[in-house]
Amino acid sequence: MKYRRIKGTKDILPTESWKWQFIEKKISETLESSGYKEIRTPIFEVTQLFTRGIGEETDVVSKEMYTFLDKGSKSLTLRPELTAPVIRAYIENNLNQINPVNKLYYIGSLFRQERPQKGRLRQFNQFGLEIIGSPNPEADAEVIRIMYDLFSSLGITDMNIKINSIGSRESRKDYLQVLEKSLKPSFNNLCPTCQKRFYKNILRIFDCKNSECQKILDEYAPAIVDHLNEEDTEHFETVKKLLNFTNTPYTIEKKMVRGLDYYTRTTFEITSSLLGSQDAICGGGRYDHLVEDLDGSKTPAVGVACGMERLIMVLDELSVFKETKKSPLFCVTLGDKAIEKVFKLITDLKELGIPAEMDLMRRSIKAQMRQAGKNNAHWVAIIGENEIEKNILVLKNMVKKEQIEISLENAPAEIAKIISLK
RNA sequence: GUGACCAUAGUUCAAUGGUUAGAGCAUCGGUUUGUGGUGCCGAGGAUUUGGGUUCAAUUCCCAGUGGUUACCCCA
Repeated sequence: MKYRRIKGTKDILPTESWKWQFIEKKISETLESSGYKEIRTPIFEVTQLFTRGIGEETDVVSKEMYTFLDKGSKSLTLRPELTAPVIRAYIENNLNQINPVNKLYYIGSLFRQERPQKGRLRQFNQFGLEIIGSPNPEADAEVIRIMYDLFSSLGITDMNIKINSIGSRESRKDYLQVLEKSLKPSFNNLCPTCQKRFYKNILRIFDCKNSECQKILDEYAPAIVDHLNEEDTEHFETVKKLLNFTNTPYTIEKKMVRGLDYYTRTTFEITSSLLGSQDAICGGGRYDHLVEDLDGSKTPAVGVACGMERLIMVLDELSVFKETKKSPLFCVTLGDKAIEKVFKLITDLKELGIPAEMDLMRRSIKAQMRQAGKNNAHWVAIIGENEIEKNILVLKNMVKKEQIEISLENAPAEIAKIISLK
């Protein structure tokens, strides 16, 4: 009987929506000024795009997707992330033919069926950017630095940038064998999930929070950065050099591997202590094989995604948001005849570029004035029977508490003049 | 999926095994005649659902639902 929102979803009410507008504007301005262009893709895709793109074994794919059959029994999925759809669009629209390197950004809703908690919803929003086509470390560094700059310009100070390299697929293959060998003797001491990981996706053991497993890792597991081949090492060194050169603070997290299978070489995330246990505000990395995995031509790429809800939480915590109240001129009406006049008046005013609104409740003048005050209106126009008789209107400055009479004849232009003088 | 905590008005929070379940804020109205913010006065509005214990349950017990949070994993 009573409709309520779906678990894990959120209504963004007028008390909050302005924050979203503010941040979205900031994001697009910042990214556009670095040469990124927006891309918007559909909210759903064929399921296979994600199973192939993200990896069947990942948690996202194996237990968190909203998958359903359409009327033609085709399996579709609400997008749980945006890199795969962007790459699909890149391939499908032959963007590589238009430009050897494509710098794209997106802002949109994603869907994952997880248990909601602080900083985690089932429908949530991310913005992100992708550099598709460049194999070079400056692309990696740029992505990291852009996020750093964006967050800094928003007033975030205590950021922690963690970077790591998990190597190309080639050097990782060798490393995984080394890792397997090093952990094998301790296999029985690993937690049950890690024992499973040992066979399915051994790299994920690094994600385990079990202290026993961590101890084993610290003691026996070689770090992946120490087992990179020459090219990977050089790539990573250059990324670090570029970050150093631009005074971008970072720490190397040798144990950071990421949850999506497509990553290669550089991975990174930025965390904030202002968030709860979900402290990653953005995360990303290089994915040199995703395009070909999705049947495109072999194309290197690097990207990052940022959780908007988490970003807004941090900014709220830092009291970054300041509401700038700019309210339209409020028109008070008294009597039926006034309504016609006022309706025409606000139409004309808006045509002249003057924001204006009229009372819609036909309440007493007092109530309408109160409404205007609550709206924070700087100007109020009053038209009642007396005014119509005299062919005028009353224009009141709510701040100075002064009011003047204006002839109805030329009212819109007259008001426009007075208001813009202020 | 597992655990913990929570559920009283629009909201934040009180109270109670037994008559009309209170308050702040918010909303609406009044404070003389057609003028907002502060003050004063007033009004509307609530015990999550189902079962059980009891003469009697909003209160105690069980279950459901919902919320928050942690784990897993991620942004």
